[in-house]
This record gives sequence, C-alpha cells and structure tokens, in this order.
Amino acid sequence: MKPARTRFAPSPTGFLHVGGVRTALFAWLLARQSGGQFILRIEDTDKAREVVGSIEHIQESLDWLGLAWDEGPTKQSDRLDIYRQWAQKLIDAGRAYADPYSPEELQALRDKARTEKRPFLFRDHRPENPPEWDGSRPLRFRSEPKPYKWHDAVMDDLETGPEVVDDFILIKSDGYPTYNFAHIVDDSEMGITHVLRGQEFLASVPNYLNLYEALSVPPPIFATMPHILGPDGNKKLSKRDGAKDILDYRQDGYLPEAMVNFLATLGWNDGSEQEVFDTEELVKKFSLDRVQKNGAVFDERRLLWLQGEHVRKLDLAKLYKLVADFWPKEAFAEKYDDSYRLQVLKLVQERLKFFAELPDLTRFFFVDLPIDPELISSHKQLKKLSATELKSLLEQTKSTLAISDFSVADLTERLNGLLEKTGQKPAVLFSLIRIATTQAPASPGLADTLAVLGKDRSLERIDRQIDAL
RNA sequence: GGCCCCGUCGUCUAGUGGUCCAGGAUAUCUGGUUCUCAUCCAGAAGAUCGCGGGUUCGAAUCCCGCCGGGGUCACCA
Repeated sequence: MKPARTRFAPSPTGFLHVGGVRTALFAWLLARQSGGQFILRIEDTDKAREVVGSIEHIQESLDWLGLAWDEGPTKQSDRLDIYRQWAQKLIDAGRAYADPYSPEELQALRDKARTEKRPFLFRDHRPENPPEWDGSRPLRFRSEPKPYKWHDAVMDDLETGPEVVDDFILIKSDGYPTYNFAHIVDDSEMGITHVLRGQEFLASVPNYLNLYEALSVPPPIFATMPHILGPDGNKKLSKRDGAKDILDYRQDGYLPEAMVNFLATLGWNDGSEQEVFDTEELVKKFSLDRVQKNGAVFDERRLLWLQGEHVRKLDLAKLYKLVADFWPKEAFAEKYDDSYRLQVLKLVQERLKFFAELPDLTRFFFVDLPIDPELISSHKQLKKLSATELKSLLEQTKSTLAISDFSVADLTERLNGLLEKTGQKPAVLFSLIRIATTQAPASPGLADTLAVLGKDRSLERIDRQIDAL
C-alpha cells in the first residue's frame, strides 16, 4: 500500500465526541499502516461558532487516545491569503462571481422554493451581470451541472444527477472561506490522499467534484463514515443529545486502548470472530472496505466489557501506575505504602472495570467502615440465625484466627477447619466473617482479603461486629 | 417535497447463490467454580435475514416494487 496522507479536520467548536474521534482513529490507522502521515488541521473559518480552548481540548483528546499527528495543527484562519489566491484563479477563469443578493432576498427565494416543495438551487437565480467582487459580498462558485459517478472507499459506487450540483459560496462576506472551498484547497496543497468524513457530507460530494474539475485538481479517495447513532437507534449521536466529551471517559478511568478497540469495532471488523484488539493489531488489520455502511448504535455496555478485557490483560505494575489518581483518599494514609496498595489492586484487578470504581471496591482495605446491620439482616442465610448463634460463630472464628500466621495458605486451612468444627456451610460462616471484616456488600475472596487486611485489623473488626450484635 | 445512503438476534456484527430452518460477541436468564461481587466454564432464550413480488433446481445473498430509518437541500462544518 502506498503511504497514505490523511487528516483529521475538526472545527474548534467544543469538545470531541465518539463520532469525531472514530473518524480521526480510522484516518490515523490508515496513515500508520501505510507508513504515511496523519495531519491535524483546524477548520476555524466560522468565527461565530468558535469556542475558546477547543483546539487544546481536541489535541488533548487525540493525545490521550495515542493518535499522534505528524503535521499540524494547521489553522485555516492563518491561510486566508492562500484561499484568496485560489479564488482569484476561479474568478479569472469565469468560474466564480459575486453574489448580489441580500440575505433577505435569498431567504425569500428559499421560502418560495420550500412552499412549492422544490429543492432550492441558487443557480436558477444566477445574476445576469454580477457586480465586481470586492470582498464585501459572498463569492460564489459558478458550477457546471452534470451527473456524476464516483467511488467511495466505504460506500462503493455512487451516482447522482446534475440537479444536485449548485453554486455554493466559496468565500463569505467576512473574508473567510467556507468549509466547502477551504478543505479542497487544503487537501490539495497538503497532498491528502484519503478524505474520511461523516455521512453528512455525502450529498455535497458532487459539488466538490465539480470544484475539483474547475480547479484542475485530482480528487482524493473519498471514504464516507456512517454515523454513530444514539441509544434510540435512529438519530445521529450528537452533543445536543448527550454525547459525552471523549475526555470524560478518561476522567472515569477508561483505558485509551479500550476506547480505541471499542471505536474501531463500531462499524468495522476484520471478518474473523475476533473482538478484542490492541492498537497495534488494528494498525495491521484495518481496512476501509470492511467499514460498515450502516450506522451503529453507541452502546456503552460494550465499551464497559472491552474495558474489563483490557484491564485484565494489563500486568499489575502497569495497572498500578494507571490507577494512581483513582484510589480512595484514605489509601494515602501513612501506613499504606505502594506494596500494600499493590496487594489490594491485585485482588480487585479482575473485578475492576473503569477506574472510578476503585474507591468503592477497595475502601474497606484502608478504613474501618461503620457496622451495617443490613448486611446480616438481609442475608438470606444469616438472618435466620440468632444473635447468640452469630456471636458464638464469630468467637470461634476469633480463637481460630488468633493462632494463624495470616498467610493465604494458613488462613485457607484454618477456615476450612472451622467449617468442620462448626458444622456450618461456607455460605453461612464465610459470609459472616466476610461481612464482619469488610462491612462491604462485596469483596474479594475471604482468605485473600483477610491476608491483606492482616491479623490485628481482622480480629479487631470481628470484635466490633460481636459488640454490635 | 427533490436527491442520496442505509435496513441480519435488544446491541455490535459474520455472511457476496447451496456446507445458513443464519455463526460469533455483548447484554439478559440459569447452573457450576467451598461465601459475596467479579472472573472463568457450561447452558438457555433471543433474527419468519424490513415487506411483497420475481430470477434460479436453490436467495440473507441477484433484479423490481413498496415500506421504514437517516442524511442533505446555510455567508455551519
């Protein structure tokens, strides 16, 4: 495969959500797998919609996901001269003219078309003698309508009639180019080979094709990405409908690898039954022709599952570094050093999904939780026992554990002995000890948990439970 | 309304004329792993392949029509 030069060209109007990020990911994948370049370009030609800080936010998002760009960020607002030069070429060739209408006049024409249920075409209203373009009016492309057939790397062969080609605006009256014009100039100057973009641009492609011809510029390969749909399954996922900032997932403690895996397999698969991919594999295996044509519903539960898969594959030391900011604050008391936290983490690794869950999963390893009578009174076996019986069991546990060295092996052996001695089922005895020593609705295995908690603390907590009964 | 795109289990998908009365994953439910949660393992349920015609010995796969959903028709991208 020849080196692909791809770009991600967001407008700085806020944060990035999964839809935009997936397009960026696919473009990045394409560049990486072919030994090409991935370029970041900021489409900041709409000053009114610009949101300060978005450019940094976008870069931070790509950084987090590991989508490093080789060139950029280039801002279109720094290239106004270039667009003007290209526009001049079109004017000289008679392919661009000043738009004489006022916004009100234009709106009236549109409304009329609407009431007549006709599509509005500007070229039906081309002025006979357009004024000279002095920059104070919009500059329009003089299209040459014709039918088009083209190939899209995702959508395959597409065609349209001449009725969709129209005179669109190249340069706005504020001097900024429109996306429709600027991106074509930039893609050409930057040598972009593959243009990946959302489905919302599909209807504009014939216009672009017409402009490419007027400019004598060969069009790149088009790849139209289907939309990512909201949970209701029929609407494009959008910020307005609650699509989250991709960095919110970092905040919640998702792994970028999991997010990348999730996004890549949302609308793409390699034809095998593999579901879990690391980024390196994706770089090798990704291909545009296996991208789905239809939209895919964004289902966070699938992300959660993939997150679990990736967390479990991580080695402990690496995971430890990643969760550094997510511990409950109690974990940083003096008596808890790295080695203690590491022991705790080892026990919760297989039940940890996103890292923001860490505090709830581990708090009892660091602090004595208040006695929760509910844990016993709502336990289907324990609630049948009297306080006296429970106390007796805990007393026996105490004397048994008092002589344990609290290694996992020794604890296991002694707990088993206790089962025989008391004639209780694990469901009763172990549940009771677990509740007494953790006061938590769930915990890792009993022997493991006790070993990490240590003898003093375990016995102390059993005492507290006895007193509370 | 015109034009364009799409339509397989709830969800992500495999499938390009026969090995598919449709496979995997996830989600759900059940059972097992000496306790809970999770993991892991086993199993259940879940898709008349949007609908209707046609072509063919044979169609999820090809053709036509219809229906449904989406996009677009901005001095937004």
